[in-house]
Amino acid sequence: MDTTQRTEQQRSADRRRRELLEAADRVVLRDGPQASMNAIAAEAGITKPILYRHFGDKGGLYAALAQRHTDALLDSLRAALDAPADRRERVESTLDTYLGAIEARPQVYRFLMHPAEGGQSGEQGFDVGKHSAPLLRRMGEELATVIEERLDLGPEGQRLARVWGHGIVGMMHAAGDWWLGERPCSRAELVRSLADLLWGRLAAAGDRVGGPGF
Amino acid sequence: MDTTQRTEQQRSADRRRRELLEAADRVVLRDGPQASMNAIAAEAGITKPILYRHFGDKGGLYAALAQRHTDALLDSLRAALDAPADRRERVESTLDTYLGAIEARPQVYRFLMHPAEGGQSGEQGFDVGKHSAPLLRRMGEELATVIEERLDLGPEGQRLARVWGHGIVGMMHAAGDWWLGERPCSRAELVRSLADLLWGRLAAAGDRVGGPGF
DNA sequence: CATGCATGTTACTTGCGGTAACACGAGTGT
DNA sequence: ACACTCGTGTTACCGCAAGTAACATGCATG
Repeated sequence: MDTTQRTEQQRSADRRRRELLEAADRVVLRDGPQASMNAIAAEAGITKPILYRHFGDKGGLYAALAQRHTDALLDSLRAALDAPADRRERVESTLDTYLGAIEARPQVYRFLMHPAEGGQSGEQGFDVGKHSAPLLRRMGEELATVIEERLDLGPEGQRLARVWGHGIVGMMHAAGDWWLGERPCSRAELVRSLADLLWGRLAAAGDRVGGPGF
Repeated sequence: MDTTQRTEQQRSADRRRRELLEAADRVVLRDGPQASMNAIAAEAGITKPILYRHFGDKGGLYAALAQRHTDALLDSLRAALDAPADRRERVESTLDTYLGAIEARPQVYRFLMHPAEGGQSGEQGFDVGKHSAPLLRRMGEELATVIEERLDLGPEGQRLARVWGHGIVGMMHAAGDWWLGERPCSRAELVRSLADLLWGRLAAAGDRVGGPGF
Protein backbone atom coordinates (compact mmCIF):
# COMPACT_ATOMS: atom_id res chain seq x y z
CA MET A 1 0.00 0.00 0.00
CA ASP A 2 0.97 3.58 -0.32
CA THR A 3 1.12 4.51 3.33
CA THR A 4 3.23 1.53 4.44
CA GLN A 5 5.55 2.23 1.55
CA ARG A 6 5.87 5.79 2.65
CA THR A 7 6.54 5.01 6.26
CA GLU A 8 9.16 2.41 5.45
CA GLN A 9 11.01 4.69 3.12
CA GLN A 10 10.68 7.51 5.59
CA ARG A 11 12.19 5.37 8.31
CA SER A 12 15.11 4.62 6.09
CA ALA A 13 15.50 8.28 5.28
CA ASP A 14 15.35 9.18 8.95
CA ARG A 15 18.02 6.67 9.79
CA ARG A 16 20.20 8.04 7.04
CA ARG A 17 19.55 11.54 8.30
CA ARG A 18 20.64 10.56 11.76
CA GLU A 19 23.80 8.96 10.44
CA LEU A 20 24.61 12.08 8.50
CA LEU A 21 24.01 14.22 11.56
CA GLU A 22 26.34 12.07 13.60
CA ALA A 23 29.03 12.38 10.95
CA ALA A 24 28.50 16.14 10.86
CA ASP A 25 28.76 16.13 14.61
CA ARG A 26 32.14 14.45 14.52
CA VAL A 27 33.47 16.93 11.98
CA VAL A 28 32.14 19.96 13.83
CA LEU A 29 33.63 18.63 17.03
CA ARG A 30 36.96 18.27 15.28
CA ASP A 31 37.09 21.29 12.99
CA GLY A 32 34.82 23.72 14.79
CA PRO A 33 31.87 25.54 13.26
CA GLN A 34 33.77 26.40 10.08
CA ALA A 35 33.61 22.79 8.95
CA SER A 36 32.91 22.65 5.23
CA MET A 37 30.13 20.72 3.61
CA ASN A 38 32.73 18.78 1.67
CA ALA A 39 34.44 17.69 4.86
CA ILE A 40 31.17 16.62 6.44
CA ALA A 41 30.17 14.69 3.35
CA ALA A 42 33.57 13.00 3.26
CA GLU A 43 33.27 12.03 6.93
CA ALA A 44 29.89 10.49 6.17
CA GLY A 45 31.44 8.62 3.25
CA ILE A 46 29.32 10.36 0.63
CA THR A 47 29.35 13.58 -1.39
CA LYS A 48 27.84 17.00 -1.10
CA PRO A 49 24.58 16.81 -3.05
CA ILE A 50 23.21 14.20 -0.68
CA LEU A 51 23.65 16.52 2.23
CA TYR A 52 21.81 19.19 0.31
CA ARG A 53 18.99 16.80 -0.53
CA HIS A 54 18.57 16.01 3.15
CA PHE A 55 19.02 19.41 4.72
CA GLY A 56 18.39 21.95 2.00
CA ASP A 57 21.38 24.12 2.72
CA LYS A 58 24.12 24.57 5.25
CA GLY A 59 21.81 26.50 7.53
CA GLY A 60 19.41 23.57 7.56
CA LEU A 61 22.08 21.11 8.52
CA TYR A 62 23.39 23.39 11.22
CA ALA A 63 19.91 24.00 12.52
CA ALA A 64 19.23 20.28 12.73
CA LEU A 65 22.56 19.74 14.43
CA ALA A 66 21.98 22.55 16.85
CA GLN A 67 18.55 21.29 17.77
CA ARG A 68 19.89 17.90 18.77
CA HIS A 69 22.33 19.39 21.20
CA THR A 70 19.95 22.06 22.33
CA ASP A 71 17.30 19.48 23.15
CA ALA A 72 19.79 17.39 25.07
CA LEU A 73 21.05 20.33 27.07
CA LEU A 74 17.55 21.58 27.78
CA ASP A 75 16.59 18.17 29.10
CA SER A 76 19.46 18.26 31.56
CA LEU A 77 18.58 21.76 32.64
CA ARG A 78 14.93 20.88 33.13
CA ALA A 79 15.94 17.97 35.30
CA ALA A 80 18.09 20.18 37.49
CA LEU A 81 15.38 22.79 37.64
CA ASP A 82 12.72 20.28 38.66
CA ALA A 83 14.72 18.47 41.34
CA PRO A 84 13.17 18.30 44.79
CA ALA A 85 15.15 20.90 46.70
CA ASP A 86 14.79 24.48 47.79
CA ARG A 87 15.01 27.36 45.38
CA ARG A 88 18.58 28.40 45.90
CA GLU A 89 19.78 24.84 45.65
CA ARG A 90 17.95 24.33 42.41
CA VAL A 91 19.32 27.52 40.91
CA GLU A 92 22.84 26.48 41.81
CA SER A 93 22.27 23.02 40.46
CA THR A 94 20.98 24.40 37.17
CA LEU A 95 23.89 26.79 36.82
CA ASP A 96 26.28 23.97 37.57
CA THR A 97 24.63 21.71 35.01
CA TYR A 98 24.97 24.32 32.31
CA LEU A 99 28.57 25.13 33.17
CA GLY A 100 29.44 21.48 33.35
CA ALA A 101 28.01 20.94 29.89
CA ILE A 102 29.94 23.75 28.26
CA GLU A 103 33.04 22.72 30.12
CA ALA A 104 32.79 19.13 28.94
CA ARG A 105 32.29 19.99 25.27
CA PRO A 106 33.50 23.49 24.47
CA GLN A 107 33.49 22.80 20.74
CA VAL A 108 29.81 21.92 20.80
CA TYR A 109 29.14 24.94 22.92
CA ARG A 110 30.92 27.29 20.54
CA PHE A 111 29.01 25.82 17.67
CA LEU A 112 25.70 26.31 19.38
CA MET A 113 26.42 29.87 20.36
CA HIS A 114 28.01 31.03 17.13
CA PRO A 115 26.38 28.81 14.53
CA ALA A 116 26.86 31.22 11.69
CA GLU A 117 30.64 31.38 11.78
CA GLY A 118 32.44 29.82 8.87
CA GLY A 119 29.58 30.23 6.43
CA GLN A 120 30.59 31.85 3.16
CA SER A 121 27.79 33.23 1.11
CA GLY A 122 25.49 30.75 2.73
CA GLU A 123 24.26 33.33 5.15
CA GLN A 124 22.90 35.50 2.39
CA GLY A 125 19.84 33.44 1.68
CA PHE A 126 19.26 32.84 5.36
CA ASP A 127 17.96 35.20 7.96
CA VAL A 128 20.72 35.90 10.40
CA GLY A 129 18.41 36.78 13.24
CA LYS A 130 16.82 33.36 13.21
CA HIS A 131 20.21 31.82 13.70
CA SER A 132 21.79 33.98 16.31
CA ALA A 133 21.87 31.91 19.43
CA PRO A 134 18.55 30.08 19.28
CA LEU A 135 19.78 28.12 22.25
CA LEU A 136 19.82 31.24 24.38
CA ARG A 137 16.31 32.11 23.30
CA ARG A 138 14.94 28.68 24.03
CA MET A 139 16.62 28.55 27.41
CA GLY A 140 15.29 31.99 28.21
CA GLU A 141 11.72 31.08 27.31
CA GLU A 142 11.96 27.83 29.21
CA LEU A 143 13.20 29.52 32.33
CA ALA A 144 10.57 32.22 31.97
CA THR A 145 7.86 29.58 31.96
CA VAL A 146 9.24 27.94 35.06
CA ILE A 147 9.55 31.26 36.87
CA GLU A 148 6.05 32.30 36.00
CA GLU A 149 4.62 28.95 37.01
CA ARG A 150 6.27 28.79 40.37
CA LEU A 151 6.74 32.32 41.60
CA ASP A 152 4.20 34.81 42.75
CA LEU A 153 5.33 38.07 41.21
CA GLY A 154 2.19 40.13 41.35
CA PRO A 155 0.16 41.63 38.51
CA GLU A 156 3.11 42.10 36.15
CA GLY A 157 4.38 38.62 36.86
CA GLN A 158 4.23 37.42 33.30
CA ARG A 159 6.33 40.19 31.87
CA LEU A 160 8.74 40.07 34.77
CA ALA A 161 9.16 36.34 34.36
CA ARG A 162 10.09 36.62 30.70
CA VAL A 163 12.51 39.44 31.25
CA TRP A 164 14.12 37.58 34.09
CA GLY A 165 14.22 34.33 32.17
CA HIS A 166 16.18 35.85 29.35
CA GLY A 167 18.24 38.00 31.68
CA ILE A 168 19.30 35.16 33.93
CA VAL A 169 20.12 32.94 30.99
CA GLY A 170 22.22 35.74 29.51
CA MET A 171 24.02 36.19 32.79
CA MET A 172 24.78 32.50 32.92
CA HIS A 173 25.91 32.47 29.32
CA ALA A 174 28.20 35.48 29.43
CA ALA A 175 29.76 34.49 32.72
CA GLY A 176 30.23 30.97 31.43
CA ASP A 177 31.80 32.13 28.21
CA TRP A 178 34.23 34.34 30.04
CA TRP A 179 34.98 31.67 32.61
CA LEU A 180 35.57 29.04 29.94
CA GLY A 181 38.17 31.26 28.29
CA GLU A 182 40.04 32.48 31.35
CA ARG A 183 39.33 29.88 34.02
CA PRO A 184 39.74 32.41 36.80
CA CYS A 185 38.19 30.17 39.43
CA SER A 186 36.59 26.81 40.02
CA ARG A 187 33.18 25.93 38.74
CA ALA A 188 31.74 25.77 42.23
CA GLU A 189 33.03 29.24 43.01
CA LEU A 190 31.51 30.62 39.87
CA VAL A 191 28.19 29.01 40.65
CA ARG A 192 28.18 30.43 44.16
CA SER A 193 29.11 33.90 42.94
CA LEU A 194 26.35 33.98 40.36
CA ALA A 195 23.77 32.68 42.79
CA ASP A 196 24.90 35.35 45.23
CA LEU A 197 24.34 37.97 42.58
CA LEU A 198 20.84 36.68 41.95
CA TRP A 199 20.22 36.61 45.68
CA GLY A 200 20.62 40.31 45.98
CA ARG A 201 24.14 40.67 47.27
CA LEU A 202 24.72 43.46 44.78
CA ALA A 203 21.99 45.56 46.34
CA ALA A 204 22.97 44.61 49.86
CA ALA A 205 26.68 45.33 49.54
CA GLY A 206 28.01 48.32 51.41
CA ASP A 207 29.78 51.20 49.76
CA ARG A 208 33.51 51.15 49.79
CA VAL A 209 35.10 53.61 52.13
CA GLY A 210 36.57 56.66 50.45
CA GLY A 211 34.21 56.98 47.53
CA PRO A 212 30.58 57.21 46.49
CA GLY A 213 28.70 53.98 46.22
CA PHE A 214 28.50 52.25 42.86
CA MET B 1 63.61 65.96 6.11
CA ASP B 2 62.76 62.40 6.76
CA THR B 3 60.72 62.71 9.93
CA THR B 4 58.45 65.52 8.72
CA GLN B 5 57.95 63.60 5.51
CA ARG B 6 56.93 60.56 7.47
CA THR B 7 54.47 62.33 9.72
CA GLU B 8 52.85 64.16 6.85
CA GLN B 9 52.37 60.99 4.89
CA GLN B 10 51.11 59.22 7.95
CA ARG B 11 48.53 61.94 8.50
CA SER B 12 47.34 61.49 4.97
CA ALA B 13 47.16 57.75 5.45
CA ASP B 14 45.22 58.19 8.66
CA ARG B 15 42.72 60.44 6.97
CA ARG B 16 42.31 57.92 4.20
CA ARG B 17 41.88 55.18 6.75
CA ARG B 18 39.14 57.14 8.48
CA GLU B 19 37.37 57.76 5.18
CA LEU B 20 37.52 54.08 4.38
CA LEU B 21 36.14 53.20 7.78
CA GLU B 22 33.25 55.58 7.30
CA ALA B 23 32.48 54.06 3.94
CA ALA B 24 32.64 50.61 5.48
CA ASP B 25 30.34 51.83 8.20
CA ARG B 26 27.73 52.92 5.70
CA VAL B 27 27.83 49.58 3.91
CA VAL B 28 27.66 47.56 7.10
CA LEU B 29 24.75 49.69 8.25
CA ARG B 30 23.00 48.98 4.98
CA ASP B 31 23.90 45.37 4.23
CA GLY B 32 24.56 44.01 7.69
CA PRO B 33 27.67 42.17 8.81
CA GLN B 34 27.85 40.07 5.65
CA ALA B 35 28.91 43.10 3.63
CA SER B 36 31.55 42.05 1.14
CA MET B 37 34.92 43.68 0.73
CA ASN B 38 33.99 44.44 -2.86
CA ALA B 39 30.91 46.33 -1.74
CA ILE B 40 32.84 48.30 0.84
CA ALA B 41 35.54 49.17 -1.68
CA ALA B 42 32.90 50.26 -4.18
CA GLU B 43 31.21 52.44 -1.57
CA ALA B 44 34.56 54.06 -0.87
CA GLY B 45 35.05 54.62 -4.60
CA ILE B 46 38.08 52.39 -4.84
CA THR B 47 38.90 48.71 -5.26
CA LYS B 48 39.72 45.84 -2.98
CA PRO B 49 43.52 45.78 -2.75
CA ILE B 50 43.56 49.21 -1.16
CA LEU B 51 41.41 47.98 1.65
CA TYR B 52 43.79 45.11 2.15
CA ARG B 53 46.78 47.45 2.18
CA HIS B 54 45.15 49.45 4.95
CA PHE B 55 43.63 46.75 7.10
CA GLY B 56 45.47 43.57 6.25
CA ASP B 57 42.42 41.37 5.95
CA LYS B 58 38.71 41.43 6.57
CA GLY B 59 39.20 40.69 10.22
CA GLY B 60 41.41 43.74 10.53
CA LEU B 61 38.84 46.00 8.95
CA TYR B 62 36.07 44.59 11.08
CA ALA B 63 38.18 44.89 14.19
CA ALA B 64 38.92 48.54 13.43
CA LEU B 65 35.26 49.17 12.73
CA ALA B 66 34.15 47.38 15.86
CA GLN B 67 36.59 49.27 18.01
CA ARG B 68 35.23 52.62 16.88
CA HIS B 69 31.71 51.73 17.90
CA THR B 70 32.79 49.87 20.99
CA ASP B 71 34.77 52.85 22.19
CA ALA B 72 31.86 55.16 21.59
CA LEU B 73 29.40 52.93 23.41
CA LEU B 74 31.77 52.37 26.31
CA ASP B 75 32.18 56.10 26.69
CA SER B 76 28.42 56.55 26.99
CA LEU B 77 28.20 53.72 29.49
CA ARG B 78 31.03 55.11 31.58
CA ALA B 79 29.29 58.46 31.67
CA ALA B 80 26.05 56.89 32.89
CA LEU B 81 27.94 54.80 35.41
CA ASP B 82 29.84 57.79 36.80
CA ALA B 83 26.89 60.15 37.10
CA PRO B 84 26.27 61.66 40.52
CA ALA B 85 23.29 59.67 41.75
CA ASP B 86 22.61 56.72 43.99
CA ARG B 87 23.45 53.20 43.01
CA ARG B 88 20.10 52.02 41.78
CA GLU B 89 19.63 55.14 39.72
CA ARG B 90 23.00 54.71 38.09
CA VAL B 91 22.36 51.08 37.30
CA GLU B 92 19.06 51.96 35.68
CA SER B 93 20.67 54.79 33.77
CA THR B 94 23.42 52.52 32.47
CA LEU B 95 20.95 49.86 31.40
CA ASP B 96 18.88 52.48 29.68
CA THR B 97 21.90 53.91 27.89
CA TYR B 98 22.84 50.52 26.54
CA LEU B 99 19.32 49.66 25.48
CA GLY B 100 18.89 53.05 23.88
CA ALA B 101 22.05 52.52 21.87
CA ILE B 102 21.08 49.13 20.52
CA GLU B 103 17.58 50.38 19.85
CA ALA B 104 18.83 53.35 17.86
CA ARG B 105 21.18 51.35 15.65
CA PRO B 106 20.27 47.68 15.58
CA GLN B 107 22.45 47.04 12.55
CA VAL B 108 25.54 48.32 14.31
CA TYR B 109 24.59 46.32 17.32
CA ARG B 110 24.25 43.09 15.35
CA PHE B 111 27.57 43.75 13.72
CA LEU B 112 29.30 44.26 17.04
CA MET B 113 27.80 41.18 18.59
CA HIS B 114 28.23 38.81 15.68
CA PRO B 115 31.23 40.23 13.85
CA ALA B 116 32.30 36.93 12.36
CA GLU B 117 29.15 36.29 10.36
CA GLY B 118 29.47 36.59 6.63
CA GLY B 119 33.14 35.72 6.52
CA GLN B 120 34.05 33.08 3.97
CA SER B 121 37.36 31.39 4.44
CA GLY B 122 38.64 34.54 6.01
CA GLU B 123 37.99 33.14 9.41
CA GLN B 124 40.49 30.40 8.89
CA GLY B 125 43.56 32.58 9.26
CA PHE B 126 41.96 34.44 12.12
CA ASP B 127 41.37 33.30 15.64
CA VAL B 128 37.66 33.02 16.19
CA GLY B 129 37.90 33.46 19.92
CA LYS B 130 39.44 36.89 19.54
CA HIS B 131 36.45 37.96 17.55
CA SER B 132 33.52 36.53 19.40
CA ALA B 133 31.85 39.43 21.11
CA PRO B 134 34.83 41.47 22.22
CA LEU B 135 32.34 44.16 23.11
CA LEU B 136 30.79 41.95 25.76
CA ARG B 137 34.18 41.15 27.20
CA ARG B 138 35.26 44.75 27.33
CA MET B 139 32.01 45.82 28.94
CA GLY B 140 32.29 43.02 31.45
CA GLU B 141 35.82 43.95 32.44
CA GLU B 142 34.91 47.59 32.63
CA LEU B 143 31.97 46.94 34.89
CA ALA B 144 34.05 44.57 36.99
CA THR B 145 36.57 47.33 37.60
CA VAL B 146 33.88 49.77 38.63
CA ILE B 147 32.27 47.25 40.95
CA GLU B 148 35.52 46.34 42.60
CA GLU B 149 36.50 49.98 43.01
CA ARG B 150 33.29 51.10 44.59
CA LEU B 151 31.84 48.17 46.46
CA ASP B 152 33.02 46.50 49.60
CA LEU B 153 32.60 42.81 48.91
CA GLY B 154 34.87 41.27 51.48
CA PRO B 155 37.96 39.14 50.93
CA GLU B 156 36.81 37.57 47.68
CA GLY B 157 35.73 40.92 46.33
CA GLN B 158 37.98 40.85 43.30
CA ARG B 159 36.73 37.55 42.00
CA LEU B 160 33.14 38.39 42.82
CA ALA B 161 33.43 41.69 40.99
CA ARG B 162 34.69 40.09 37.81
CA VAL B 163 32.06 37.36 37.83
CA TRP B 164 29.37 39.92 38.47
CA GLY B 165 30.69 42.28 35.85
CA HIS B 166 30.50 39.68 33.13
CA GLY B 167 27.27 38.26 34.49
CA ILE B 168 25.45 41.56 34.62
CA VAL B 169 26.66 42.54 31.18
CA GLY B 170 25.45 39.21 29.87
CA MET B 171 22.09 39.70 31.49
CA MET B 172 21.79 43.11 29.91
CA HIS B 173 22.87 41.79 26.54
CA ALA B 174 20.58 38.78 26.38
CA ALA B 175 17.57 40.65 27.67
CA GLY B 176 18.29 43.45 25.23
CA ASP B 177 18.68 41.09 22.31
CA TRP B 178 15.41 39.37 23.09
CA TRP B 179 13.65 42.66 23.71
CA LEU B 180 14.93 44.14 20.46
CA GLY B 181 13.47 41.23 18.55
CA GLU B 182 10.09 40.95 20.22
CA ARG B 183 9.48 44.34 21.74
CA PRO B 184 7.29 42.88 24.48
CA CYS B 185 7.34 46.03 26.58
CA SER B 186 8.69 49.55 26.78
CA ARG B 187 12.34 50.30 27.39
CA ALA B 188 11.60 51.79 30.78
CA GLU B 189 9.70 48.70 31.86
CA LEU B 190 12.57 46.49 30.78
CA VAL B 191 15.05 48.63 32.68
CA ARG B 192 12.95 48.49 35.83
CA SER B 193 12.48 44.73 35.57
CA LEU B 194 16.19 44.08 35.18
CA ALA B 195 17.09 46.39 38.02
CA ASP B 196 14.51 44.62 40.16
CA LEU B 197 16.17 41.33 39.36
CA LEU B 198 19.55 42.70 40.39
CA TRP B 199 18.00 44.10 43.53
CA GLY B 200 17.09 40.70 44.81
CA ARG B 201 13.46 40.43 43.94
CA LEU B 202 14.05 36.91 42.68
CA ALA B 203 15.21 35.78 46.10
CA ALA B 204 12.53 37.77 47.88
CA ALA B 205 9.57 36.57 45.84
CA GLY B 206 7.14 34.27 47.53
CA ASP B 207 6.28 30.82 46.27
CA ARG B 208 3.20 30.47 44.21
CA VAL B 209 0.31 28.78 45.93
CA GLY B 210 -0.29 25.21 44.88
CA GLY B 211 3.26 24.16 44.09
CA PRO B 212 6.80 23.99 45.41
CA GLY B 213 8.87 27.14 45.17
CA PHE B 214 11.05 27.63 42.13
C1' DC C 1 10.26 -6.62 -18.52
C1' DA C 2 9.57 -1.61 -18.13
C1' DT C 3 8.73 2.16 -14.93
C1' DG C 4 9.32 4.91 -11.08
C1' DC C 5 12.01 6.53 -7.41
C1' DA C 6 15.45 7.15 -4.00
C1' DT C 7 20.38 7.30 -3.76
C1' DG C 8 24.57 8.29 -5.43
C1' DT C 9 28.03 10.38 -8.55
C1' DT C 10 30.88 13.94 -11.43
C1' DA C 11 31.34 18.32 -13.09
C1' DC C 12 29.95 22.81 -13.14
C1' DT C 13 28.65 27.83 -11.80
C1' DT C 14 28.87 31.66 -8.74
C1' DG C 15 30.72 34.52 -5.44
C1' DC C 16 34.02 35.93 -2.04
C1' DG C 17 38.57 36.55 0.37
C1' DG C 18 43.08 37.41 -0.79
C1' DT C 19 47.27 38.36 -3.88
C1' DA C 20 50.50 39.36 -7.75
C1' DA C 21 51.81 42.26 -11.24
C1' DC C 22 51.47 46.21 -13.54
C1' DA C 23 50.48 51.69 -14.19
C1' DC C 24 50.37 56.47 -12.97
C1' DG C 25 51.78 60.86 -10.52
C1' DA C 26 54.44 63.62 -7.46
C1' DG C 27 58.62 64.87 -5.04
C1' DT C 28 63.87 64.29 -5.06
C1' DG C 29 68.94 63.86 -5.96
C1' DT C 30 72.30 64.46 -9.71
C1' DA D 1 66.10 67.50 -17.88
C1' DC D 2 66.28 62.63 -16.24
C1' DA D 3 66.12 58.47 -13.66
C1' DC D 4 64.48 56.82 -9.01
C1' DT D 5 61.55 55.93 -5.50
C1' DC D 6 57.26 55.62 -3.23
C1' DG D 7 52.39 55.87 -2.32
C1' DT D 8 48.10 55.08 -4.59
C1' DG D 9 45.48 52.91 -7.74
C1' DT D 10 44.23 49.42 -11.21
C1' DT D 11 43.18 44.67 -13.66
C1' DA D 12 43.53 39.99 -13.60
C1' DC D 13 44.12 36.10 -11.30
C1' DC D 14 44.11 31.97 -7.56
C1' DG D 15 41.88 29.08 -4.14
C1' DC D 16 38.06 27.61 -1.89
C1' DA D 17 33.44 26.82 -0.38
C1' DA D 18 28.29 26.95 -1.23
C1' DG D 19 25.05 25.32 -4.11
C1' DT D 20 23.16 23.05 -8.60
C1' DA D 21 22.44 20.37 -12.96
C1' DA D 22 22.78 16.26 -15.28
C1' DC D 23 23.84 11.81 -15.40
C1' DA D 24 24.26 6.77 -13.35
C1' DT D 25 22.55 2.86 -10.48
C1' DG D 26 19.94 -0.40 -7.45
C1' DC D 27 15.42 -1.95 -6.09
C1' DA D 28 10.67 -2.26 -5.62
C1' DT D 29 6.27 -2.62 -8.17
C1' DG D 30 2.67 -2.64 -12.49
